[in-house]
Amino acid sequence: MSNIRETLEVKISTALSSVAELPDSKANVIIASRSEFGDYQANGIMSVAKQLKSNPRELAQQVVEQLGHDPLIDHYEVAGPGFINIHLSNSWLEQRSKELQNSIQSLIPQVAEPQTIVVDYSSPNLAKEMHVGHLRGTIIGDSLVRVLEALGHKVIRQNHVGDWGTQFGMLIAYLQSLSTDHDIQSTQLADLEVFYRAAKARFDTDPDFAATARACVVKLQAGDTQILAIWEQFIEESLHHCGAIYEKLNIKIQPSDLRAESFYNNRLQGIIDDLNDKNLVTVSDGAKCVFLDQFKGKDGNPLPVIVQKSDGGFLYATTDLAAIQFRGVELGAERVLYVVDARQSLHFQQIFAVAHEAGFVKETCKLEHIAYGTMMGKDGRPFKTRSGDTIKLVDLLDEASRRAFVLVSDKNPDLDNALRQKIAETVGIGAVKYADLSKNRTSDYIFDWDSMLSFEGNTAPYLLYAYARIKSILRKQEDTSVSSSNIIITDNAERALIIKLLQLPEVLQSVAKDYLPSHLSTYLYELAGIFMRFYEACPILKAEPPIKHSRLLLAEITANTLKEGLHLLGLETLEQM
RNA sequence: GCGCCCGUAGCUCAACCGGAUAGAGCAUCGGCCUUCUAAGCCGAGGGUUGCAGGUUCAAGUCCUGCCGGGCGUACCA
Repeated sequence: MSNIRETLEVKISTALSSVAELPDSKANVIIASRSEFGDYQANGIMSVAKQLKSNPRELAQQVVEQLGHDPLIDHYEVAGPGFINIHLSNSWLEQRSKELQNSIQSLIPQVAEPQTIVVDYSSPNLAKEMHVGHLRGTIIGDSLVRVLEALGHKVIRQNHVGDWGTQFGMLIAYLQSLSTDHDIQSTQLADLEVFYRAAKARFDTDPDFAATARACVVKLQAGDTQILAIWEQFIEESLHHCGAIYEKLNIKIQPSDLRAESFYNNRLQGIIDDLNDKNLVTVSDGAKCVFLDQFKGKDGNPLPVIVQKSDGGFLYATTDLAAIQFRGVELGAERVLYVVDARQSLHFQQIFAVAHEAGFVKETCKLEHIAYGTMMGKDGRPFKTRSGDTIKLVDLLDEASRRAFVLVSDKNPDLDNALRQKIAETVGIGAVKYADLSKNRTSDYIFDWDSMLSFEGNTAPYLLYAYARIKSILRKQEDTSVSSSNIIITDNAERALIIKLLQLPEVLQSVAKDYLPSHLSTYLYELAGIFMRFYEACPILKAEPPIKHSRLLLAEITANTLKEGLHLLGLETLEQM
């Protein structure tokens, strides 16, 4: 029994179905909306009463009688127009929470049927350095992966980096034009953003260079060994940049998770052939297209999914189709999640539809676009530098650590420099990640240094502080007999804390169901708040045993839960701040 | 034009898929440190949930129509 809400839902639904003589009646149990309504409430009685044309309060009363005694429940209450308010039993809470003393693993529910889930996230374009546009997908994707894995799914990460296409011709030609010396080339690539801009400028102003660049693309696609070698060098350098970012961000994606666009090159023609065989291809204006009825363009004209350009070139839709097939067939995906910017939603609707139409994956394989909004500056416009350039991710992360260092030094100047630096890094990076994860991913998100690095409100610093504070208390306890003691509820603050702790499973299931890490961050923020209230109301070290021991256990379980929750979001904790 | 997303306190965001009096934080104002980290806690003010209808015992949530915003919409990704 790991999920209280679900347990109650089953119990009360069964009783309701039996009393109402309507199978599959739903009790619709949720956490009580106000504390005076108990711990949980059942909302489903009224709609069933409506169907039965009976009095909802009387029906609720009958359901309560049918439920009888239960160790989990202290008492039920019929309230309002026909709610059942549910009050959990203190002794059950005490017993259940004691089971968490050695490990909180039982708060992480395991799925009954583990699935193979492919998650496509981060996926930067290697032509440029990672910029702020890659931040959300990388962070959100990483957290979802952690949660899905924790629940027992087999998760396969796929970093679908862009390593192919016309701009690489330009970059290769530019690199070649500078020097053929390998070391000098490496130096030139140290700042990819600058390099890209210089190449682009030359491309736009120098016709001869532009011609060379186009020739490079052709040679690259034809497999010219010399050009390929330069391309590989470029990719290697660019991946090195990405790796540095992932390390700073503490992202779990590995080099082995890389499956670059070029990986699919030799499968693209096969995709076209397959579509052809299934009579899905129409040639329109020289381009090979798939037209599906559900997609209409301007003036109601059919909207194509172009899979091969009129010049014979393939597009990202073709690559994505090849990737879907690979994931479904060779990786055995039962679900494929694309953690990608919301602006690409039409693209994904189209290729998902084409993939299913063409039978590239089984009918049962679920393809889902986990869309997220655009990152905005404080002015509500897309987040850019003052001069209008995109902001490099590495610069943003360095600034986060720098700002955090100033704050940490201000709050705790006595700590030695190296320790402050370490704290600043964890706080700074944590702040950037948490600010994003704590908001609903679907809406646009306003990036604001001051609010994310604030130590007040729903922020990483607040949560990390709460954790460090608990650890500080635990370090001060010398009594070793704690583990054998019981948890005893003597105050409402203790009770509220226990209930909150036991609600972690419900939250994790909700994160996995809706792909919303923000549900977890909200939970952690509330947990920290409830702990702080407990901390204010209930002295721990100054209490006498066995209450002292009980409170120490609660503090320890809370710390472990915060740590685990933050870990699932991708945040590291600090023992000291 | 059509499609998708969005509109909640001055600002940033919630609201567990239709439930009881719409909640937090910031900012503003007022309390609490000889007491486990005050990076904290407690309290106050602040709302016609863009507008108008509809469905329902019950609507921020579902349906319709407006208004306002963002994004997308045939050979970029």
